[in-house]
Amino acid sequence: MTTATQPASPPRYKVLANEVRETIERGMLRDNDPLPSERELSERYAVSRDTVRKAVRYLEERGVLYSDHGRGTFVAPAMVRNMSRVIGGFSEDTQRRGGKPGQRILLLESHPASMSLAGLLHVEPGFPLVRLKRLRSIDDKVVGLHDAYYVLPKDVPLSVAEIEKSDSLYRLLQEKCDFRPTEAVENIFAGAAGGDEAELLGVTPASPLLICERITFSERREPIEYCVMTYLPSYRYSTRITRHSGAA
Amino acid sequence: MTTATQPASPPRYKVLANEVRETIERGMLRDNDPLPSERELSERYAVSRDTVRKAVRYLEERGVLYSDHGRGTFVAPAMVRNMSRVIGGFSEDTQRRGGKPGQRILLLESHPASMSLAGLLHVEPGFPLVRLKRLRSIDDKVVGLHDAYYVLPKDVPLSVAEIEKSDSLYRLLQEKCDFRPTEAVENIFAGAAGGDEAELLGVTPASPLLICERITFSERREPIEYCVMTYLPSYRYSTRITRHSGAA
DNA sequence: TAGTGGTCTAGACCACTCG
DNA sequence: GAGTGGTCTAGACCACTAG
Repeated sequence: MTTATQPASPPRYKVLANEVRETIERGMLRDNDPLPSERELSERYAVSRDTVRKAVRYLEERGVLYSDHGRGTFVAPAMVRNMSRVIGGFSEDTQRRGGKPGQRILLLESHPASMSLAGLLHVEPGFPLVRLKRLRSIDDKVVGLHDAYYVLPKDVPLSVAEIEKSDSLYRLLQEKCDFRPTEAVENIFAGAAGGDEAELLGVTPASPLLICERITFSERREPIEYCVMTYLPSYRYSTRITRHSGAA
Repeated sequence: MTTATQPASPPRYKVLANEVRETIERGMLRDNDPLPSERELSERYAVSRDTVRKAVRYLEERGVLYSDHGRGTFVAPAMVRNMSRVIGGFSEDTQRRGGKPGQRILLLESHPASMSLAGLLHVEPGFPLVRLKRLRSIDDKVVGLHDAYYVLPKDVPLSVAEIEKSDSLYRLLQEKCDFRPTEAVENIFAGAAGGDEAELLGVTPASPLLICERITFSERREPIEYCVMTYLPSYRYSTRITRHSGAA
């Protein structure tokens, strides 16, 4: 038993940011309303202007605020504000949209890495990946099929029961090993349902599907997951993109 | 004739950021290599540590670098680094991926806003939107269909010839009026080709398509474009997503 | 011209990682 | 414990916008 670190209080700029965010969510501030100036906020909250700026930046990154040089800082319109752009995992994502996520596990096995998977995931060919195939549903209606391969330490026992019980696979893996998805790249395209998929998803073969391939990286940018997600047309993938002004 | 402002030199942190980026692109620094420490960089470039930090942040947002608290700052792996996540417009985007973008204009007309378009674009029903329908190609192969509605000032004359000549519609509109797309939200899903689409795209009816709906916002977060983009399965939509640590 | 955000500095201390 | 990034401050000046 040594130091037993405390939860560590969040930095001031995050506290400030959350107060501002709550002010907006409470409806005190509407779309495109101006915030008080940075100097005024820094007085009101008794922090330096730089800390105010950090809070504003933090919320700008999340699409909650935007600022214009000589004009001021404003509340982003709700349509932009509510679009996150975060790795949520299917469960978190669905909940955030107000749906009830569901799953049926079709397969959980150890899968020796093929050449191509080995290349993608930076492991030796033959490395025992964990493969997990699941049918995903929203409000008890099947919407997609996930076929995922994980790079996990060898001594992590995973059982179907455990996964079924858990709210979120990501949360479960984070507890069991140090699995912390931090960044991911995705490739999205259309495809036609094959025989197997069609049957699992309850559609006729050759019907249109949204296919999303994802490689997920850990905090240290090691690839830790490769996943192919296949969705029915009823599934909506939402995202927000930004013009990063100039390369200049 | 008054002041005639100079181009204004970019801030130091951007200069520094670009030097770092070039160092990486030149291959001097490889995936996951550590950068010199912030303190060292600040000495080497004779700027304050805060300016170094701004440069690092700038590149982190763009997926070029990542930093870990007590460890250091590192070069993001190429797979992440090269994934932009920027509003490019089809032309810029295709060029960036090494393809030759092409277009065939199918329709250019004034289109009175319907109720739903009026709602989306914050104009009065009946407002004369500019509608532009184009077939898009990469390396002379048709890959998709864009159907877009623009909110433009009334006195902006647009001709088919002009658009065809221009590299990029966004660039053209920026010159003619003050059209500056800054942020956008997208909705992506699968669909089946209707008769018209199928014929235009050269596929059989009911074959699978990727459908992407987009609303684009100006710098002041006014909606300025609604666009439905329809792509063949050969088209890849790539993106990068991030785990914005905690809400905390 | 007054007020806003944007850049930059110099220095302090905290929190984390790793040998 | 030495070194790294993370937070915070107080103050200065620049660039831009708008009445």
